[in-house]
Amino acid sequence: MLFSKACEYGIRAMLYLALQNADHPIQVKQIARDLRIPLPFLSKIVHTLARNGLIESHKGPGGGVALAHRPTDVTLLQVVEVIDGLGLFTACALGLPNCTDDFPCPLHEQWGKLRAGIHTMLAGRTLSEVTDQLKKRGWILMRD
Amino acid sequence: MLFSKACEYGIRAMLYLALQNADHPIQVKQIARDLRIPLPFLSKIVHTLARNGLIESHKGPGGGVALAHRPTDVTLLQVVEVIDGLGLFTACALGLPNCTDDFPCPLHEQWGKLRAGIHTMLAGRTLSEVTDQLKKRGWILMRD
DNA sequence: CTTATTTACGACAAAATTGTCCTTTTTTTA
DNA sequence: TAAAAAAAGGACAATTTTGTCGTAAATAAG
Repeated sequence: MLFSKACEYGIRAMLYLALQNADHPIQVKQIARDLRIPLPFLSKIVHTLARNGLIESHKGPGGGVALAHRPTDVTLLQVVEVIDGLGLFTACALGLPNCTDDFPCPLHEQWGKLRAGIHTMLAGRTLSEVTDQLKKRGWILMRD
Repeated sequence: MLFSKACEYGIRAMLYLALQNADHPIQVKQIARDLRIPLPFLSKIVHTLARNGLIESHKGPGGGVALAHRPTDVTLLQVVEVIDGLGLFTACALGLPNCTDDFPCPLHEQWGKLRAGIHTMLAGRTLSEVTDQLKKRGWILMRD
């Protein structure tokens, strides 16, 4: 699996919020229900995103969560970085800790290129670019 | 992480055997020692590779394991397939079970291309191609 | 100010992965 | 035939990831 479950859920929740384009907070409960994600698990993930400045949360009646920035200003990479970290883009494909450009493992060069492609895909796509594309074509965020 | 630990270990063990180019079986104990992999864990992985026809094992004194085919005939993809399966190349990046070409998730198209790149990297490299490259340049299989 | 609502947060449970230990089976060699 | 060597395989422990539950804290509304 490319991303952890937590990361998959986090990306989907961020895209959900970007699609809502609401001027009021959305309840985590609603996101969890619509995306079929276990509420307590999603709560933790959302909290992580909030601690790292990608989400604003508001307690109390009428509260909920909202994107902390405009969807045009947030890339998928930022979401991945907060939840899974950047290990995917720095670690050796074979798990060799001393694999470097000068002393490369068997897959170093090829994997480096592909890894860069993934990085570009994530860093070059803002939430709004993704949701624009979603609205034009058939789209899925929810399962089943 | 791109591959599971078991898969990383499996690839390294296969490359180790290809590098040895021995006409007699190599003990799993020796591989585990040289590659700094826990012996019982590697034993299981090697056993899986044996059950799937990538490795031949011989019990008893003078026994051990050996590649079941010439290194020119085995690709990295075959090793990955046996241990991690092909989920990486079929599963949706966001874990959506109903994501298809006709009804794609937000990352479907881009991830499809990158995924194909990874597939090509693994399917197009035989063990001998990798070890040839290893011998020409500085190489690592062992950690620390 | 009280109450209801909603996130924050910590403790805990289940499952998967990774790692360890020990016994059994097979096979070679003495 | 006996003994030793080596993989096979099962039981178990540790760790990480994923998922669950309950309580505390904050805030809006009446």
